Amino acid sequence: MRRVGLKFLATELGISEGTVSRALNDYPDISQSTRDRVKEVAAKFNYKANQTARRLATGVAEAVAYLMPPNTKSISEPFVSQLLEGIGESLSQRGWDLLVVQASSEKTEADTVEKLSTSGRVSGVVISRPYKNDRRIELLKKNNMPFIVHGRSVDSDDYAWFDVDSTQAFKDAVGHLAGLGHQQIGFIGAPLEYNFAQMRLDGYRQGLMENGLQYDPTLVDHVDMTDDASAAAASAILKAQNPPTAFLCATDTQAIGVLAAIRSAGLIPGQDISVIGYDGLDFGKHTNPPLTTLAQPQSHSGREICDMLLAIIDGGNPVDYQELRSATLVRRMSDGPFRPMKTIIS
Amino acid sequence: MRRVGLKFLATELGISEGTVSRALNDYPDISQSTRDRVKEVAAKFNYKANQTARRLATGVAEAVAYLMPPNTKSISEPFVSQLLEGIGESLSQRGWDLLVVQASSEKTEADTVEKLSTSGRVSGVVISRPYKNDRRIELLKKNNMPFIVHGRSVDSDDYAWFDVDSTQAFKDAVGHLAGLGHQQIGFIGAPLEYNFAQMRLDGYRQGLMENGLQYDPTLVDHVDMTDDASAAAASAILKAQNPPTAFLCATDTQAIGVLAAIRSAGLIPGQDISVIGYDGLDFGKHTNPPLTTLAQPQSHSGREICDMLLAIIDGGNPVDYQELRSATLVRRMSDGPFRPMKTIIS
DNA sequence: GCCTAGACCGAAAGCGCTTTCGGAATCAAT
DNA sequence: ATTGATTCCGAAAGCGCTTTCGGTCTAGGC
Repeated sequence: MRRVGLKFLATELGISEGTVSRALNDYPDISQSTRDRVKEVAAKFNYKANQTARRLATGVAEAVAYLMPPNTKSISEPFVSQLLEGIGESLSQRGWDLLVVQASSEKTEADTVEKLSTSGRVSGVVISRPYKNDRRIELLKKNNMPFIVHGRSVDSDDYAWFDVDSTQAFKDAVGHLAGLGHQQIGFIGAPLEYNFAQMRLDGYRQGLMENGLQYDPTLVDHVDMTDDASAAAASAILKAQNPPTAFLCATDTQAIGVLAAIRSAGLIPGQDISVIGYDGLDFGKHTNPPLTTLAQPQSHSGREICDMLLAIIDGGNPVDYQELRSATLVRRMSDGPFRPMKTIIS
Repeated sequence: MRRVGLKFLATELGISEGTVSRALNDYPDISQSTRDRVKEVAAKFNYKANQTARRLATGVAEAVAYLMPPNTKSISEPFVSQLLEGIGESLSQRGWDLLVVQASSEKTEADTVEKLSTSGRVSGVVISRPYKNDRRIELLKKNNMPFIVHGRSVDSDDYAWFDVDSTQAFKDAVGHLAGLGHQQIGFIGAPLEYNFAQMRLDGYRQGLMENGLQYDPTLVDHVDMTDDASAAAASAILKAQNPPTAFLCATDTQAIGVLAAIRSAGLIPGQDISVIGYDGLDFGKHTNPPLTTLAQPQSHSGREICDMLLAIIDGGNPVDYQELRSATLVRRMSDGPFRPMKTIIS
């Protein structure tokens, strides 16, 4: 069975390839009748234009790339598939492709971006979890490849992004905890090269200040976004002479680790020590105890992000596409009113 | 700044385009000296062949598609990003692309596959979570598009797949539970149109038989792979006149729901009632109590799967690429010896 | 010194589509 | 009936690369 291409349809219909192509693409200079005829025959033979050829001819890649964050070791990566799903949804309406690309290591991340933007295989890029000063962003701008970042870097004035105001969220969370009577609030942050880590730390400190609390560096640590790393950090902090009665964590995954650390210190999280995470991960419902968290509205963010990117590809000004959402505190069972430590009793 | 293409390099070097191309692609009929010269200049100008053009010319797509499973609502989807990561890793060694495609609904899944295999944009496909009789597989075969399935359908003789022997795993798990003294073992399965659901059910029933236990349909249910659905199912089963003292679940996500159901029935999972899940999800460590599970060796399966697919694309016989791995029981805290039900005491 | 092999490279034909350009046919208007 | 404007379509030139084919040139072998 022969490949059905433009040529096939053309001979089948007894007209020229060019006409078939224009008919299919709804050019105005094709009569309604032949247009119909062409489309009918095309449908009959289940014709699908060879995308590669079309791309070469038109020069538009009809594809968007998602740059996978490099360290996907952690538990918290449901967000990747969520995002992908949303992006794919948005893309499929146009019939565009979604490419998932990975940098083998953090070193080669910039390289990957460079290649991506010069090889012409995509017409746009979405990256997530930017660093404070992110070379990827610089490269994308330099090569003027349309892109959108999920999150923000320090200098976020001149590109498109979609982010959640985690600074505000953490400020509020501190307020919440302070309202519960907590004075010693610990903080488990993420590595500070990530801008989101900085922003959450900032929120934490601002919250402290607003509530007349002192920033105590012995109560905070910055570690990888894994349960184990944060458990270790929390254990250490718990051994301080004046340990915290509550923890704020940069991610839910970390918060879960902290929960474990508290339990293994013989204390009861949610009662002896409060902990609040960030992300709103679903499985926080099932931790012990269920995790109170700052939930980002990430349900359909993939779609929105991609729609924004598409708008930019269509000629929109990136600066017009900057969305800041806000997180909401979802209280489960891991936070509670301050109560004096058991150890003080003995 | 002009695009650096073959033409540019050719004029730059004073030789023909064809020669440049062949030099770059290590054709044997190019002298070492010009080959070097060409490569040097290419590197200097940071030349990257336009992939689209190359694909058109060679006819090979240099890309592989991953077909996203349609209902990614559930918690258990870290496996998607894990898989993707592995696949991407394997692909990037060849410089190939990873396409992620989604069917908007289950109805259009076959359509999507059809288009994918005729549009020529990919040279291979990986699909996961096959149905018992999976139309996607039929279509892929019909269009002889190389593919590999993560899992197996009923008729798995003539294609490539990578699966874990969950039948065996569930048989063993029943044995484990029986050894612990449990006689009434409930089962929360997944929708039976999925072949893995059937296989796990089979394992469960075989295990029952091997241990001289009766299959009791009032103790089993098949529900969606979400925590809520399985919690509801477990609650119902718990109300039976002769409720189970242990549950086996087709997925960890379901097991977590069962944990919740047990607790909300006022019982203690792991003590009053055992529950064992399947998947080996990391966050099972943090449930209440930590979830005992049948862990699949999914760490690098993405890589292996993709390597297998690549081998097939290179001309390998699909039948030679069928891998069956085995799961291992990782005991955490949600299983324990049989103990008479509290309710019996009263 | 002539002939045959290689070795090496240029020319050119695609890959399957899009898109411009101009020509033929149709139509309305003078 | 002639002209001018439209409508509709065919021809052909790419898009940027690969790959075949054949030709030139040099190095051996006699």
